[in-house]
Amino acid sequence: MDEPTDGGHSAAGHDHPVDPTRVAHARSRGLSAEDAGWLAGTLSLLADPVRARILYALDLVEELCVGDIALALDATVDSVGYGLRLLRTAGLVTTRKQGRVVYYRLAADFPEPLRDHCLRRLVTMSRATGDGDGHDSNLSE
Amino acid sequence: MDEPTDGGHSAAGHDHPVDPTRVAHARSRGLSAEDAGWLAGTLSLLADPVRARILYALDLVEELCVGDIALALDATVDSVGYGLRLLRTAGLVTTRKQGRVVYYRLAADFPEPLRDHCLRRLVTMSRATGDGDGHDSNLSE
DNA sequence: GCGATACCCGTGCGGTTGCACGGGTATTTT
DNA sequence: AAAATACCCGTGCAACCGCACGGGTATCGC
Repeated sequence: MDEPTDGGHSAAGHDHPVDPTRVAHARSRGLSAEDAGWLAGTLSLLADPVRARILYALDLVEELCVGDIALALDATVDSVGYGLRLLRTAGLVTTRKQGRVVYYRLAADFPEPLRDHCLRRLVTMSRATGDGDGHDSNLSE
Repeated sequence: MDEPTDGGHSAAGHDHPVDPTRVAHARSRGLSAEDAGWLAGTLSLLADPVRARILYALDLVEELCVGDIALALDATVDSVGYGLRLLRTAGLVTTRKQGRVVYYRLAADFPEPLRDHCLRRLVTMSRATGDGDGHDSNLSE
């Protein structure tokens, strides 16, 4: 580890920008590393079958408790509980404890574009046409 | 480990649906496991700093070659090449080979809600207000 | 008060993913 | 034609993540 130049193949070897105009444009208006990190972290929370179904279910009905979610999703309580743990930590869902039952609902400051378009529209689209990675578009019984 | 009943903590122990109406509703209109899988797989491609920046840059300018992307992102050619490999496999980007240079651009059938709202709006939001998971909203250059 | 229920939390394991490095191929330049 | 460039592809390593299991705590029924 005595190579002060770079860890591996850096951007070197490309001192000939093929299209300097576009590079400069993308460089100035492109999103920064930290913004990309935040975006990636946020989307990672939706990029999971269990969590996506949880959020979608909570979008349909106002609130649900852990056991009922597991029942509605045919998933284990552990799995749902773990998923909710992450969503809760991220602040995407809020809890309302009544007795020994903990009710979950989407957070009030849940990103609207996420809720409206990323979740609903993409699901609608995936149901309408089975494009993308080549999955078979099975009929929804 | 020969418990034929279940692998672990299944949904058992919760034969008392607290809110049967909502459970049934979420069960019927909820998204299936395969739809959730497709959605998760698609979002996973955006849930990465490098890939998100690549797609965002390609959304700004029409097309770019690999070296120029690495230049605009201050990333290694390897990293960008690897990211493009996944996006290309998923069919989110298309290539146009001219000589020894390979130009990338967003696929024509790139999901519109993804492009318009998931990418742009979320970025705008993250820049405007640093809410959500409690990340510090540092000044953006 | 005591047991049972419903949920939370910490931990270990298996699977997956991202990343860096190697070599290889096609095209352009001299 | 030979060398150099720009990119692709396959592989190994390391880190991360999700999941299952254990135990623990607070609340409700008897």
